[in-house]
Amino acid sequence: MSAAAKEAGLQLDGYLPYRLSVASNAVSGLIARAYQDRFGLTIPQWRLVCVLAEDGGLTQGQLVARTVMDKVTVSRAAQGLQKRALVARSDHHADGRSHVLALTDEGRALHAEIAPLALAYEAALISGLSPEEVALLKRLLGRLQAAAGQLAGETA
Amino acid sequence: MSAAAKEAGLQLDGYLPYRLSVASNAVSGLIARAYQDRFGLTIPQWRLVCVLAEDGGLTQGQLVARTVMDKVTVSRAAQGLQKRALVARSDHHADGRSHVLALTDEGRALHAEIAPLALAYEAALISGLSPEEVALLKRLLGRLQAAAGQLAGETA
DNA sequence: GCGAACTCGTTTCAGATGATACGAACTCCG
DNA sequence: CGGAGTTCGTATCATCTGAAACGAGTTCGC
Repeated sequence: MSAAAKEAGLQLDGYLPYRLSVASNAVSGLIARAYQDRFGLTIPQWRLVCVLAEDGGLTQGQLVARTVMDKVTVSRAAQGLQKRALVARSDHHADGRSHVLALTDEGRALHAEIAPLALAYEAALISGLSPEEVALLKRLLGRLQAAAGQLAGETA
Repeated sequence: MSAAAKEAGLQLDGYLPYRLSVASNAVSGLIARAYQDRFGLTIPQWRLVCVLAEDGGLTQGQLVARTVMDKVTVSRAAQGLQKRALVARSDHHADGRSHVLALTDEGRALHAEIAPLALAYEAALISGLSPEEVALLKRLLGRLQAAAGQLAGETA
């Protein structure tokens, strides 16, 4: 009774979007739990901390672009971080609507504490893969993302 | 000001869990919109249809295992499909708690209609990749998923 | 047999998500 | 100036998600 589907060439196990989703959920769930349990950070919050550690002094709009998250998500994550005094907001010098976000000393300290853990998780995940395989994987993921974006744009 | 982060070796852009999540969201979003708009199916519903087309006559517990989804998600997806008469439930011959799900003729027809679209999306996404690259990608995704599962189990 | 412990599936509830609407501030022109 | 149109960020709402509680059915041990 499964013969028909096999002829059709569509099996869920081999379907790339499915495989991608399952793998991503497994990894995200693992990481999310780790950050939540140990530092009380959500993934959006962690992303902001990470980007602000790389380049401080960004507006929320810039953070939206850098993190590929919704502006509502960024807004809420920023509020949470501000409440915990991990980021500071200062008025934008030239635009009264906008605020400039940067890590506080406390925020920087937290980032310094989490970063090794984050890298350890990544290392554990890719253990057993060669550096070439990892590089290729990242390149392929980028391609998929770009292709999806283009297709979404065409349909819209 | 970004020097410190670069020394630390942690940049969001190159962080694999981030890349994986972004790529997966882009692809899932695209697919979800397509199924929703054209057939009124959610992704969980589509997964059930797909698995039931491969192997009909499964219980929800078996579907949970095959689709890597929560039992609550499967329950709701099954209800939705039943309301639209795309799947039929019959009592399990040996277990009164359990029901056996199978596609109706209508469900099979819908599957036959969607499958080509699903394959076309996959083909569009991987256009530009060689078959070897696609095979490797799937293998690597499987490895990541397995590694994440193992790490989650260890921590629990 | 018969009660304790377990499993299947549903319901309920709290938290997260993103589309939409909105207020405030800015830009552009006439 | 001053009003139309745009952009930044927030608030609201409808939806989705999974953890936990639950009722019904089954299995096991005595």
